[in-house]
Amino acid sequence: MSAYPGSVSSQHAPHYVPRSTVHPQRPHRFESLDSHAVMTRCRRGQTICSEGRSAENWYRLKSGTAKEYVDRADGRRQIVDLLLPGNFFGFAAGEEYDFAVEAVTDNTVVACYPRRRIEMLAETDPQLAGEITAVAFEGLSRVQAQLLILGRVTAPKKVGAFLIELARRLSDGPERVVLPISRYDIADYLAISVETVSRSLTDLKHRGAIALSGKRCVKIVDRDALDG
Amino acid sequence: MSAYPGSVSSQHAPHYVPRSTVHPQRPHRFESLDSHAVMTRCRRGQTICSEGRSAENWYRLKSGTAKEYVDRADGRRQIVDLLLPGNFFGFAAGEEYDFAVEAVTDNTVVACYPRRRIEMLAETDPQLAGEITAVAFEGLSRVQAQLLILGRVTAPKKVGAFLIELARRLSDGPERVVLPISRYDIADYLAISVETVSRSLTDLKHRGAIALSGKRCVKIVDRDALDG
DNA sequence: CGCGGCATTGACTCATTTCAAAGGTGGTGG
DNA sequence: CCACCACCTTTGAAATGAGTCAATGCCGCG
Repeated sequence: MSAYPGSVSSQHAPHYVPRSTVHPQRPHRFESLDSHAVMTRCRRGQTICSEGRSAENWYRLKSGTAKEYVDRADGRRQIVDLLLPGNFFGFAAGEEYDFAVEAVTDNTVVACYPRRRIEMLAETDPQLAGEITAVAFEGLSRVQAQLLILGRVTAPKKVGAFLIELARRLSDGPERVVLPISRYDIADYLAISVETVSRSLTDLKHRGAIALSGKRCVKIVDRDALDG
Repeated sequence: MSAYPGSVSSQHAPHYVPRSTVHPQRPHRFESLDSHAVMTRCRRGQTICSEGRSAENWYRLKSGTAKEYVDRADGRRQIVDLLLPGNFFGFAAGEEYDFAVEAVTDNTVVACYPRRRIEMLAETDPQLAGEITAVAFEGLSRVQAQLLILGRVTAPKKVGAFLIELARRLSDGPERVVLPISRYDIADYLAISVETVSRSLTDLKHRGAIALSGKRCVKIVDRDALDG
């Protein structure tokens, strides 16, 4: 169980073309602040923010995919949040980021909101203040959901719960999931080894719980068999 | 791996006497709202709020210990947050609580803040709004910390990381931890079986990483051996 | 066409779950 | 006051699951 050696760097990887944005045009929280936001387009593997750096921005993912993670002393990597279009991130309880965030796909676009300025605006804009709180609650929900997935007993159940959660968050339809991340990233998200992720997927396939179309497309056939 | 049959109910259990409150008199966020708060004293096992119920309150633990959890279909219980004095809880992204919260010790006192009223006050009190956000970030940090603990490979390392996290959150001093919860609750927190929790503790003791005084008092002898 | 990243599969080892049993502790009721 | 009972903790043995090491094949990009 370890972060794939090359998952840190970026070059020469087959570029996974992301699905169309999940909520491309839908109005969102902070929309009124888009004039204050700096848009950044990232390439696969590019760092958006680093652990220990001064937490100067809040972020919103506009398109693509990103992962929030820590690298452990033993070389393993733990993903603590998977970021899809519409998700906010970059919250820190203290003055520094506790985690790093990295783009997973090319053409990952993030809106960067200068924290100080937003906080100042919130001082006179109660509605904005409420939206900040709501966004923090959303982040809390995502991590709690991940915690429940990690809490499952066997690896196939973890992978199954992960697929169900993805189906919920994505808009591919309730029975179709296009995996936004590699097996290696799934392993780092679920805190299991890559081999176990792979074996779990083939196991679920053989048991008729899912069907695979290529490497990235999963059809949920028997939902109960996934989280049972 | 399962919630102890009796951990759901409450009666007839040896009453664990909690340590003195962690931050008994220190000023805290929401302090200005204590006039709006309803104080409730709970007995061990008493439910503070239930999953699916309308999320009408935010809470702050004043003394004692509480656990936030979900019961799974297979009978296992996953604790998603361990609540110590000073901690806020009861946040929900939607209109209903996603989790249940239950007192772990007798004489657990919680301050209940009516959510609607607080939100209304926050509309005209930007500082309060900021404190709500800060409290949400604290909750996020706690769950992320738990996620990192669950992400460890072996059970002894999970238990070790749990002890270190407890030592950080408690004020027993950096080398002394008085366990606020039973082995069963630790198991439900770490998503491992009770037997494995017990074995991990004796393992850590034999390896000289910790020393045990009674069942509940742990002295951290070799910190590096715990999270190595 | 070859390289780097990605995915799958096999064999082996070791950790954890599960099932079983025993001892300890503190309330509560007889 | 004592005995019972529910809860808590620990230990053992067997079975299962996951990690590790190793090898192979795939695919896109340069």
